[in-house]
Amino acid sequence: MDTTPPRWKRRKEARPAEIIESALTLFVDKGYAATRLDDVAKLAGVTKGTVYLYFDNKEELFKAVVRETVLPNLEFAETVVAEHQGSSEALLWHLLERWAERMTESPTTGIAKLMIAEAGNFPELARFYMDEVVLRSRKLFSAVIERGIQSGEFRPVDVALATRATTAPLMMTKVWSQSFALCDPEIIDLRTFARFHFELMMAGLRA
Amino acid sequence: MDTTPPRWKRRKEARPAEIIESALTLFVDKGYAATRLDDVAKLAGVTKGTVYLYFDNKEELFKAVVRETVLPNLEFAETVVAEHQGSSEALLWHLLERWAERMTESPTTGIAKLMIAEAGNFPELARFYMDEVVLRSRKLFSAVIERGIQSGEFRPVDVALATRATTAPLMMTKVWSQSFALCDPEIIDLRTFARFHFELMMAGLRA
Amino acid sequence: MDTTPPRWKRRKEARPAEIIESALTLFVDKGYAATRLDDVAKLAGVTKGTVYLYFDNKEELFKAVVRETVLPNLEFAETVVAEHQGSSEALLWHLLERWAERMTESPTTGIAKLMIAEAGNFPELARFYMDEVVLRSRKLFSAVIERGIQSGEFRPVDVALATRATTAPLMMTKVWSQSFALCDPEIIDLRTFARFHFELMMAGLRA
Amino acid sequence: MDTTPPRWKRRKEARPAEIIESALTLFVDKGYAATRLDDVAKLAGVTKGTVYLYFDNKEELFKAVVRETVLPNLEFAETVVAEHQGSSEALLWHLLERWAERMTESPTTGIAKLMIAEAGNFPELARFYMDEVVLRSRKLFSAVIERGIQSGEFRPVDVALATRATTAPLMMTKVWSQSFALCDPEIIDLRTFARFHFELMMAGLRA
DNA sequence: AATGAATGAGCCTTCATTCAT
DNA sequence: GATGAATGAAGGCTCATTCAT
Repeated sequence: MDTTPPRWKRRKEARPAEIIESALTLFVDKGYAATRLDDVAKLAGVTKGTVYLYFDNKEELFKAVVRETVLPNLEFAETVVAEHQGSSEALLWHLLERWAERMTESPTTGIAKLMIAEAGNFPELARFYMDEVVLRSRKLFSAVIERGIQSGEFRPVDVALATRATTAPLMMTKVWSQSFALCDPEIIDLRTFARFHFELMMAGLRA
Repeated sequence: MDTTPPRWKRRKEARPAEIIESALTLFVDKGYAATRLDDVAKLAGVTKGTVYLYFDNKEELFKAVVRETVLPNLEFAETVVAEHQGSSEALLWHLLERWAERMTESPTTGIAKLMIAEAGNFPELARFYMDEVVLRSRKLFSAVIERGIQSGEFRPVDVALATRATTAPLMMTKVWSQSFALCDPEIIDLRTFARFHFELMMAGLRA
Repeated sequence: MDTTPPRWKRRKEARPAEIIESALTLFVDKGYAATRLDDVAKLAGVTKGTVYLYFDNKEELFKAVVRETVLPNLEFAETVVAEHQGSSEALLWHLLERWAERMTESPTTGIAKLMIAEAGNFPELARFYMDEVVLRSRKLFSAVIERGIQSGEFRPVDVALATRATTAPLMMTKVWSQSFALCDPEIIDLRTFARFHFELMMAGLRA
Repeated sequence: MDTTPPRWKRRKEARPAEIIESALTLFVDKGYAATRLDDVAKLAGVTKGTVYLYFDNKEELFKAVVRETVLPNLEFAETVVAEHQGSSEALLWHLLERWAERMTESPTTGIAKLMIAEAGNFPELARFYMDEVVLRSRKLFSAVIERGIQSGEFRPVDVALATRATTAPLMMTKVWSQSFALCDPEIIDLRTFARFHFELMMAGLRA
């Protein structure tokens, strides 16, 4: 009986996703350039050649990582907004809380750090990210704030600025902790910080 | 007769600073790995060999860039705080306004983007940056907020969280615009945003 | 109801020949190294794995291409010589004309170009080609020339040299046009050239 | 006293020529694809990296080899024709003899074999070779034949065909012997063959 | 008999680093 | 102090070859 494990297994359907996940981890961790395809392959349990079966080259793999990883979260959030019943303040908090949770769970948010680092080197991808992720996210938050203003819940502030004021702190904190997790002695809990900033800000936002 | 002053004489002392400045620009622009020493040298008007006259290797140059570039700003801010007379709110705004101005003028703030991208690859440098820049900055803002609470100007909030809430939005906005300058259709003015967020937040912070 | 005949049944015996034909085309076109087995397979309407069912490796396929493709022509020519009645000059021209026609029709003659390029890399194959093709061809032409000399038709020239003088021009022209078809503005018709050179040469060869 | 030889020497002016010569040798010997830049470098006494100091990539090196190697011979021949006094037949033989000598001496003629093998893979280079070498050579021989016809020395034959008939045999024989030197038992002397074919052909060409 | 996913050795290419000048 | 030719290790990518299905 030959008990040596087969040198490889056919996994055609699962492979791309596995490779993308490995690549995501390493890209986020080490950056684009410092990530070797050899390591991506090893982490995915295959060899370098296999990566090239599914992706034309490193750059295409990078783009696939961004594209595939980033959209699902957003779609979910858009559903939440569409279906929401209740006050705009409650909705705003709901979105932020969900976001904070997501950030804590999945490596997906690492993409933001990646894009910050590599946008300059991949203009085309930057544009995709800007259009499909950033602008869509902003539109989401803007809509909620706009609604609050219309309904008289919020003061008539500049919506674009308020949108940034709402999202930037959470984003920065996540990106930051991703980078400095190992040497920041004052890690703060994401949800706690989100709530703290939300309340501070709402004091100025409420009509 | 060539009467132009012998440039190289003045240069002898200036060289390291010139190289650091070139390196800063390129590191911020393209990231650590994607920056070639050849290009750094070219931008500084010297050859690759000369870079090695002043810096042991690429990593040391990187560290020097971070070290040399980041401290002056901070020292200035510390002086401002020490010498300030007047309300804590005024001081807080003064710091933020100064910071926003600095960010707009000099490439220095690009360091933050750099460190976000490369902290994982240079733990030692990350620690240096954390200790010498981040924690000192936080201490600065924390002190002001603490003072406001002591004096009864501010409500007795969690100082650590309030510090982040004060600084993160500005930071994020700067980092972001540095990366996506070319494809973000909704660039916002840094100082305007700083003021907007400051006022929003102060509504919740004032006693 | 699918009434198309089951193609694979007829194919079983035809496969190797189909693969060899595809390989011939690509080897001649791109050279040995630049030809990918993937492309050979695709052109033959099979997959890479199938190629390995019939040929041990790329080198063996190459050898098979040379071996299988080159001999039939020669055998035919040998029959012609053996059965010829009439003058040596007529026979010589008959051979050349036949050859020129063959060259124009079939890709087979591309083998010569291939062997010129790869003889150095495949010494064993070069020897096979030399023995089974080149020397046999030379012997064929030499015999005719020899006969012409014996019969008093031709002057008593050096047979070896005369053989080369007879065959080289046609060969060169074919090889050349195969390589430079796309950029030679002065393509000449093979048969016309063969006739032209034959007549020129015969003037010197006739007794 | 350190007697270890220096790891390398500055040879900026000589390097490109040395590398081209090595590349020529190996390209002619093994073909384009089968030649490793490592081997080219080794043969030139440098390392792989050095090759890239002078040539952008393998393809550019290849083009340089062809360009640099091929022209000098031709220029010399053009001078010969321009300055010739005497019969066209003598000039024709002079050219052929010179050419045969050249072929025997220098590896340069290997270029022809190379171009035959790789023309299909480098269309741009093929065009260069066609324009700068082939057509110029043909023009050279054509001019001589034309002159002979004008002067009544030669019969009024088709010049294009006569040009090929004059040059093809020598070319073929050289290319052939370059490829099959090791296994051809009947190597013929180039000059002897040139003379033989020339006389045969002249019998048909003379008026 | 045929497939095609997976492998892994090999080569081209880049670039941080060295060192004779 | 400065140069830039040369190095060599590292990594992206290709493709002949294998083998479970």
